[in-house]
Amino acid sequence: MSIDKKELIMQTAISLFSEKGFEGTSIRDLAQKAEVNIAMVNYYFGSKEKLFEAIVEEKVRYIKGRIEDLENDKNLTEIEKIDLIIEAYVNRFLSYPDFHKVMEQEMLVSQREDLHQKVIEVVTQNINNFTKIIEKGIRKKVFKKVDAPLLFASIIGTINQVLKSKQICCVYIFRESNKDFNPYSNEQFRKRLVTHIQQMVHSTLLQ
Amino acid sequence: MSIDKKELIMQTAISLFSEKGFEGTSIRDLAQKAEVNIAMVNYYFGSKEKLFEAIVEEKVRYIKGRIEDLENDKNLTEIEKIDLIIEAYVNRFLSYPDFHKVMEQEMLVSQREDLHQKVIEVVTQNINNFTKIIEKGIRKKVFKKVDAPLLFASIIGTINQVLKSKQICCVYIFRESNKDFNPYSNEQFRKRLVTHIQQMVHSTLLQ
DNA sequence: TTGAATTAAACAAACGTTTGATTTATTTTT
DNA sequence: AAAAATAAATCAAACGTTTGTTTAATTCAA
Repeated sequence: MSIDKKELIMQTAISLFSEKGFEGTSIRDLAQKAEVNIAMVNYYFGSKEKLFEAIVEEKVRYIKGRIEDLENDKNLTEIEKIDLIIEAYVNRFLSYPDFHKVMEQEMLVSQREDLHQKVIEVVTQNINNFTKIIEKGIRKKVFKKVDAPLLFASIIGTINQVLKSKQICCVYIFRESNKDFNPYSNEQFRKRLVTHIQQMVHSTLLQ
Repeated sequence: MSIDKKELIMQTAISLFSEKGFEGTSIRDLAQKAEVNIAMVNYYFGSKEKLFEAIVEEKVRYIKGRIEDLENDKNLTEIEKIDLIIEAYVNRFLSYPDFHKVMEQEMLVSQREDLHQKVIEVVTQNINNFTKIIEKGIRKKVFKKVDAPLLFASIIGTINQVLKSKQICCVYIFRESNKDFNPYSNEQFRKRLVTHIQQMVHSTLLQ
């Protein structure tokens, strides 16, 4: 029963942190929503801050390898790799929107120094891996000379922009706010987002 | 002496909120950094939350009219308008990075319902104003058929991405972390960011 | 002399955390 | 296989701090 409860606390924490922020979520809120005793968070994680670290560390590792795998795939052209990276990021971000909002907050607010460095390390690797692919395409003269790191910023930035809040996302979809629609689990929107980014990146990269 | 002190509190609050978040900043922190008495925040603003509202409301109004002015300018072509909008946003965001981090947090965390709605209202207007210009260009057949709201998300998203933290921004510039460099006040980087976004948008929009 | 500005001190409420007792589960011994 | 012993999980209650806010006295300026 213990491992399930530990995972339950983490999932509930992701939900609450993404909604109210880390400092804005009290352990009492968390315990109540997860239906566990207040003492359980400290029992399993040691402290509220270590719970936060556990959440980030567990998930950060998952994303790390994705682009590297694609980069090393010899059977794909550069533009195919880029298209797959875009789709992978959109799918990942839309599948775990709450978690990514928590990560966004961690990047925005640098209260926890060690954790912040760990996140920056991963971001750095992702930027550099993406840049390598682009620059290979430029050397092969299949890509135009572009600002590769900033193009990566545009891709991730676009996704983050719609991930900010469901309501804001609805404005991008319907051009007006909507409280009752969940855009993140909508397949039509997912495709639209992927298509937009891919077309934009194609226009920017290809002759 | 009073108006200066009120402004001093607001400026100090923007600095601290952007660094530690709203919930992560205590009135004692704020009072100490601004070198005022703890009671002054409540004396001038009524409460910590109303101070936050005052910050957002004051600045939100400023941004509002900018795009509308450009939209109504008859002497500019559509692509010229878009270029000016991009430059205006970059200049504004890089000039007040702390304030925009505070706004980012407000969008990410929806703790203060009224304020959140106000921010969403402004965002909605900006998206729709931008979209109008694009769709006019599409009707005139000077622009390709693009996803206008999502293109706006890409523009703002790119800027937000480098605005997340100075350290992360340095990774986009130097491809490695750097704690001692302030990218936001660097003219070279500002130009590079404007150029990248403009070129990307040109490629996406123009035949 | 009046009203605004400023202060130190105190307020109750909420916070993260710890305690020590109690229940539940697992292992060891008979 | 039953009983005893040990370990893990859960709990209500309390801990000491910190929080945002208020008070009532004092200083300052008009």
